[in-house]
Order: sequence, then structure tokens, then C-alpha cells
Amino acid sequence: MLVMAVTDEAIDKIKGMITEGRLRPGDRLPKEVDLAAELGLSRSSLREAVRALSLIHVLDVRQGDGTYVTSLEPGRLLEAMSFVVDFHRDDTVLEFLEVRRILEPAATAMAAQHITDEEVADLRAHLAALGPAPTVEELVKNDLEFHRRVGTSSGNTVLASLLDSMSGPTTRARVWRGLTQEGALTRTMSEHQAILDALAAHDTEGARAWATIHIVSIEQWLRRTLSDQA
Amino acid sequence: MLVMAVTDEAIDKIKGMITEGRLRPGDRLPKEVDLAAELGLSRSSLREAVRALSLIHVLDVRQGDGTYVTSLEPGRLLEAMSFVVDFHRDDTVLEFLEVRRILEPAATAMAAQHITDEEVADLRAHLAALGPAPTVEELVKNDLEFHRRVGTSSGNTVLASLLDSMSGPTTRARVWRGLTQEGALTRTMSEHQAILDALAAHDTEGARAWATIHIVSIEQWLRRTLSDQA
DNA sequence: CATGGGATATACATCTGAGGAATAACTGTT
DNA sequence: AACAGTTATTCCTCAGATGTATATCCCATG
Repeated sequence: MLVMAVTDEAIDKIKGMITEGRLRPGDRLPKEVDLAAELGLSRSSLREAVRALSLIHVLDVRQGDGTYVTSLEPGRLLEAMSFVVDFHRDDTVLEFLEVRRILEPAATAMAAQHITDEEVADLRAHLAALGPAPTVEELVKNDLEFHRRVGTSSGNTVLASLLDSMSGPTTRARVWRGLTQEGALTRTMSEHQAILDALAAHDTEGARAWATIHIVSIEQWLRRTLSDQA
Repeated sequence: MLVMAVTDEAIDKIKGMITEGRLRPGDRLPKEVDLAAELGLSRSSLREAVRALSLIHVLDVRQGDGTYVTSLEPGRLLEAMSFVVDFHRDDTVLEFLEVRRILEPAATAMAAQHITDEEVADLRAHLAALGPAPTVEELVKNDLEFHRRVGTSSGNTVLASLLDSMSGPTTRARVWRGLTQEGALTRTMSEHQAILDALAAHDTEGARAWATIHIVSIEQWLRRTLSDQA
């Protein structure tokens, strides 16, 4: 801490400029040469700082144009969490699922209160687009999008982004592995339908209950699969 | 996407090495010169990639030693979320608090089931250490640590880390601004005590209820404060 | 033999300067 | 006024040199 790397200092300083309001969303940063001089380091080191901040969607770098502060909206910033979640190992999947079991029913219940007729219609069309006998890949894709839309309808962008990160690539891709057996396919689709019906009726507690059942059934299957492998 | 920057490619490749198991937690990466050659880019560009991955605690770089893959534990990776949360503006604080209102009661309920006698004793000592008339700063610090410990006792590291990120620096620092008035200080302390008593009795639903009350009281105060300012 | 200190090797940290590539801005023509 | 070609700006990538922190090895010492 006494001798902080110049790049880390630069990261902190840029972060400070943003959190203290000297740089606002959409603002353009001074060009590399100038900013490097202003912060007292070389362009190479500054670029490391900027690259790190752009990985987490705080900065947006455009060649030939300039470097800008992003909108800083929760959805945009929390996108980076998907990237982080991708690194988790299989033995922590259950912990993520447990958190999702807490968030998803709450989000679905909130959606039941806020969802519009148009959103309900879109959701219905989305489920119908799947057809009666989809492949596992199609179902997973459809499922992911279904829950993303429900999350959005909750009206809380932070909640929607968190759920999306955790339902996303990793967890889901692994959880569904070998799901073709045991009729889980049709059960998933009927659970989706039940959630949709509750949403359409603005039935808050019904939506919460069906969402809980949906997650729990995934969790039970996963626990069996993991214990079988062990 | 067609013409991806070499640095972004390097980030993906390193990520791939880790997620595919070619690099495991604790493993050491080839030294800069070798890895740069292996990935086909210059050291400068590679360093940008490594710096970005080290910001989110995927890599750990030690001068004079080498670059290592971190433990990749959820707690470690999700630490980076605090950094991200720091960028959010005041107008999204309520969204974060709403998510916390969902997670905190669930975590507290889980803690009531898992908490050990020793953890209860430690928690009691922690609250007692505050004294009867603390400053706002002391209370905030004590409060943060109290909830961190409860989160840990939930037994779910993902849940604990998420809560810590959201209760953490930013949100809390802003939420508590000017909290000295209206006796919120003593109310906070008595709510903490009630949560602790429920935990000690392994009273799951009592713990959940008191945690809810605790968050809601913060939320109500915050809504009033924000509407006053507007 | 165990231990501590100093020399050496290793690996990351930082800077500088050059040329390339993508985008925006300008300018002249139609 | 609209378009196309030129120019300017800005980020992208590389190469090489030097500085700095850490680990390792080796030897003197108790």
C-alpha cells in the first residue's frame, strides 16, 4: 500500500474523477498523451489502467475517436459480473443456485405487480415460439430469455442484471447438461406456462410460488446429478 | 467482433485456459515474454490483458515473482463487485437497497440455522464493544461488520459476498449521511440486538422478520431523505 | 549442522519512441 | 444541398531499454 503501482494509482484517480462528478456519464476523457501527462505516468501504464476500467464497462474506448465514460447504468456495469461468474468452478454452482432461489421468486412476484399487458403478450408469444418438441439447446435459450424478460418486468434493473448474471452462461450451460432424460423438458415448459399465467393474472403470490417451484426442481435435479458423479 | 483487438483476444484466451482447466487456481502463468510469444502479441498488449484480469481478482501479479491464478473463490472474485458498485449514482441506491431487502432476511434466516455458539458469542461481543453512545462513524463501521458476520454465518459465500458488496462502502456511506437526528441511532442498535437474540435462539422466522424490519427502516428513512432533497 | 546475510538471478514495472489503423472532420465538387 | 475524397485526430501495437521487487543460492558463522 505504501508503494502503489502507478497504474493502480491511475485507476483510483480515474475512479475518483468519476465518483466525485468531475467526469460524468458520456463525458470524454483527455486523449492518452494529455491524460498521461496530467496523471504523471507513461502512456503504456495509463493504457493498462484504461483497459482494466473498460473491462468492467466503466470506460468505453473507441479507436480514432476517444475514450468515454459509459452511461454507468447498473445493467451495463453488472454485465461485467457475467464475465466474473464464468470463472467459478462446478463446486460452487449450488451456492449460486441457492442465491437464485432467493432472488428469482422475489423478482417474479415483483413482475406480477408491474407487468403490462403488452409484456404479457410478448412473453406468451415467446413461449409459443418454442414449439411442442424443442431440442435441449432451444429450450435452454428460450428459458434464459424467458427469465431475462421476467427480470426486466420486475422493474428493478439491479435485480434483473444480478439474476441474468447468475442464470447466465456458466451455471445454465452446466446445469442443463444431460437434461434430456426423465421428462424434465416438458416439466420445465409447463412450469414456464404456470409462471406466465400467474403474471398475466397479476397473481403475486402465485407467481412467487411457481418461480420457487421452478428453481427448486432445477436444484433437486442438480443435487442428484452431482451426488451421482461423486 | 470481426477485428478483435489483440488484447481482448488475449483476455479471452487466458480466460479460456482457466475455464477449460489448463490453468488451475494457484497455478503460475508463463513469464510475460514467453506468454506474449505464445499468444502472439507484444508484452505491452499482454500486460493490458493481465492488468484487466487482475482488477477483477482472477490473476494475482507479484513483482519479482510471477503471475498466478487466484483461488477463484466466489468471495474473492465478487470482491470486485464492490469496486463496480462504487460507480453507481445516487438515483440507483434504492434499487440496490431493494435487492438487499430481498437477500438480507434470507441470509439472516439461513444464519439462524447454521450459526454456532461461538459465532453467537463473538457477535454479542462485537455489538457490546460499541458502547452506549457511539459516533455515527463508529456505528456505521460496527453495523457493516455485524452484517458481514451474519452473512458469513449463512454458510453461503456467494450470498455473503453479494450482500457485502451492496451493503458496502458506497451505499452505506451515502445512506447514513445525516443520520444523527431522529433517534435512528438507538433504534439501529436495538434492532441489531433483536436480530442477535433471534440468531442465538436459532429462531429462523424471527431472524428473518427482524432483518426485514431493519432493512425496511433504513429504506423508509432513505426515501424520506431523497424526497426531501427533490 | 543450523542459521543468517549478502550476492545473484529472475520476473514484473515503467518509460520512450516509432509506425499503423480506425474514425471524425474538413473541403471541394457537382 | 449532398456527396466523395482528403486530411487530421485518436487510439492500437510493437520494440527495446532501464528500474525495482522478490526469490534463490551460497557461504560465513555460531
